[in-house]
Amino acid sequence: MPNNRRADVRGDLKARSAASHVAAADAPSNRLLAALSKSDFALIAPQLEVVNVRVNDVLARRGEAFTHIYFPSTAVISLVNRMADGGAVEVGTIGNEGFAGLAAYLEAKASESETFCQIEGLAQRMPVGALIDAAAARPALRQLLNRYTHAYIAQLAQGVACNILHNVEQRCARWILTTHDRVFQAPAILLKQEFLAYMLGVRRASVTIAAGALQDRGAIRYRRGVIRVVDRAVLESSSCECYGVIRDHYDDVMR
Amino acid sequence: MPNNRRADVRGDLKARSAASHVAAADAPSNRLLAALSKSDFALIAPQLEVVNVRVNDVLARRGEAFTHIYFPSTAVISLVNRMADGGAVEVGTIGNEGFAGLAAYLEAKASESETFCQIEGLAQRMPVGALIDAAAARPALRQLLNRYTHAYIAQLAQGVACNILHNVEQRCARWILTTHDRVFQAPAILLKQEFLAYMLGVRRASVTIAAGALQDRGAIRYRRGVIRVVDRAVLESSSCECYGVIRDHYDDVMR
DNA sequence: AGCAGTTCGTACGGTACCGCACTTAACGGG
DNA sequence: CCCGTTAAGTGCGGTACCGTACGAACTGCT
Repeated sequence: MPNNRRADVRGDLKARSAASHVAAADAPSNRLLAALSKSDFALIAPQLEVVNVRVNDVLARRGEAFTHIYFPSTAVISLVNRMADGGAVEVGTIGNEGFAGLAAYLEAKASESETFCQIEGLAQRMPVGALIDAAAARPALRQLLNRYTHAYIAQLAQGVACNILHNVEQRCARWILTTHDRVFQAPAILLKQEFLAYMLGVRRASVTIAAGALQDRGAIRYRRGVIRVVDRAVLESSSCECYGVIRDHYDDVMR
Repeated sequence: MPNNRRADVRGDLKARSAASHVAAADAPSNRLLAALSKSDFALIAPQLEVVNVRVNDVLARRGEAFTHIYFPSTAVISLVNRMADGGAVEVGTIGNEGFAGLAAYLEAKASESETFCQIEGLAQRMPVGALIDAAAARPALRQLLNRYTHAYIAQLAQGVACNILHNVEQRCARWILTTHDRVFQAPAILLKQEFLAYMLGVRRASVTIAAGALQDRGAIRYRRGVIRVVDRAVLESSSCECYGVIRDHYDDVMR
């Protein structure tokens, strides 16, 4: 949980060498950046810097403004809403299909959600103002960001309904599938049941039971914070339809 | 429920007389339109027409494109996500603080949500393309729409967490408060328990119990589809914090 | 190898819902 | 004024969670 984050992490959120910029410009592994036209990408490429984002790094606290927009390539970012009584639930996740800092791009005063790193990895980032300016200058870029915004809205809307209508096991399967898509190259997802329970807004014991059922069915293996997806087909049939609905919305953004 | 809508309603969604346009231009009662600068409003005013939206009028079916953007003044619009198995939940509501057709404005292929009229009233509408064009031409308008988009996102995010963390009575109180804000001039909210249950994604019997508790506490009176707010303070204390959080986000949009 | 710390499995009673079905109460048309 | 219809209340058993707690299993350190 973000509460447990080590004190030193923010210091690591600094840019790498200029060589990274070149590599990034050559082959952006963020799908949204990759969908840009050559000229649009050329406009923002000079502003991009590659950073390594580590588990529990906080990109923006609740009510705090973003300084940068983050386009993850291998990192996975979570947005969590926390209530006055301490209860908290993950409301959205962001991987290489999008970017973190939507509230800042939209020039909102502040976001209610806390944004932090769920799974360590690389991201490209740029100052908020630079993206706003680029969007003002480039209609095609603006259109892509708008379509992404809608996909994120669709993710949230689906989540509202899903949390009412679907049980813990289905939501658990959905979460694992979504995350698996975003760390496809990795052999496993590193995540304690405690943390997953926090994301889903349920007890850890409920995750133990749900994950146990998924394991019995041969969908996954889950041992001491290491989730391995064994049979995606089984996992998908254990999940609610929300997984596919949301994935399709994001695929639509990139055509 | 939209299923029960009368066959003739779409025919009623036609513009009123030109005189209505003038009245609208003089005093737009939609808060978003009212927040526009004179010159920005002057740009889009010629495109606006006043329509009366009636209960269960469908503004856009799931997967169907909007033809118009609707800025409600006294009407209240609901967005509902329906699942493959027929289950459905309201994911968002729109009143005079915003507009229906966000998906279309963002140029999404289609929205998963079904958009229909919850409470009869007036709205101003304009063709989707006209708003997109106006936003492209006017940075201040674009900024206002962006900030509204974020407030809508905040509403959805809060809903995701709320549906996990808060009970039926709290959510019931929240719903009534939100709707009450939007029909403030009206003496009562017309809504059967059956319908409210559908919106909240619970059984009608659960609404009977929750509403009964709110009644016992003196917050409301609820009799045969007529909700009267008796004591807002009590109602607010019966609701979860989500009511205030969302309201504040929308107030921020308009300054 | 032994020990401490972490992660997971399990158990127990409690509660807030659910689905279903039936009764009661209000309203409105003839 | 009666009566059909519609809306709200109620009752029952079932279930999916909850909060709490404790013990088991694995891991890393010395």
